Amino acid sequence: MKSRNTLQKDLVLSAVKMLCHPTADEVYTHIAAGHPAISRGTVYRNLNLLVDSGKLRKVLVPDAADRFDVTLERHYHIRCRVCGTVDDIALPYQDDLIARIPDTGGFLVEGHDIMLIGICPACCSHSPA
Amino acid sequence: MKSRNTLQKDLVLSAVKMLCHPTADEVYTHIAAGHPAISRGTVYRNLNLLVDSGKLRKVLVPDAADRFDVTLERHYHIRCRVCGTVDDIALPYQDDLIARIPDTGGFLVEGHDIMLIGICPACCSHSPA
DNA sequence: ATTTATGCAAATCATTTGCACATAG
DNA sequence: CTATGTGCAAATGATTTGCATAAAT
Repeated sequence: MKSRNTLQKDLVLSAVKMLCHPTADEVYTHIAAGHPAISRGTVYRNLNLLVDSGKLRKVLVPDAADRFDVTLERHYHIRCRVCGTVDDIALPYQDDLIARIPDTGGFLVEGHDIMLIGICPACCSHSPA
Repeated sequence: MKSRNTLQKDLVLSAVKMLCHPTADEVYTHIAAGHPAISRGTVYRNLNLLVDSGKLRKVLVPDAADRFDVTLERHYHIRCRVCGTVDDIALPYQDDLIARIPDTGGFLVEGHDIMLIGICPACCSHSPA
């Protein structure tokens, strides 16, 4: 099952690059503005293909739509609890986190993810504390 | 809007206590075995009411059904990537995590969650490495 | 008696999938 | 040519919600 180069795949990849952590629907809306014939199914399929081929990363957001990230190095994200925006956060990768677990309860621990929560700059200024 | 004591609410709370990090559907199935008339809607509503009143915690599992936890203290979870089970993990709470962020990018950082991933004891023994 | 809760079914939201047609290789 | 990709619509899975009825206070 070799992958082909299609216009739609290019559009999806460049939309993610342009939009910064967009949801699949945001990617779809962005592309559909210029290519009204594209379908949501194609956007979802290409997003998954690009993740599988290592050109994108999927950011799993609890209780919200998944987002997509062009940054491939391992890093963490922060989510604005007001508007839902997701952004990269400069927390250094916690290499020793698993070593800090005194008792894994029989689990084989393989990895971790950290999701920070807060308020983004835009929402901070809208409603100053 | 004061909350009432109902049989269904009691059943939901004790099911979560008994099942350890169940999904809403697991709670429903467990209760329905003894009370076939209960509805999923009621289970969901009571789970949310119990979370709002501080008697349960909701564990947001990325790309999977939410789970419910009777442990109220802040702590982290680990998810088995084979069977999907979620359990508490003894990683000490990382109080200084936010302080380790050199640049928040303008975000007001309020909190964090860590989700560990691995293989649970049962799945470890089913397919030994 | 009044107001919240229940059961049911329909609705919602994000995502996936089956299928006939289009197209990249 | 021939397998992979596309558009469309229907299907899926988790969760919520509108509504008439039931039950707690």
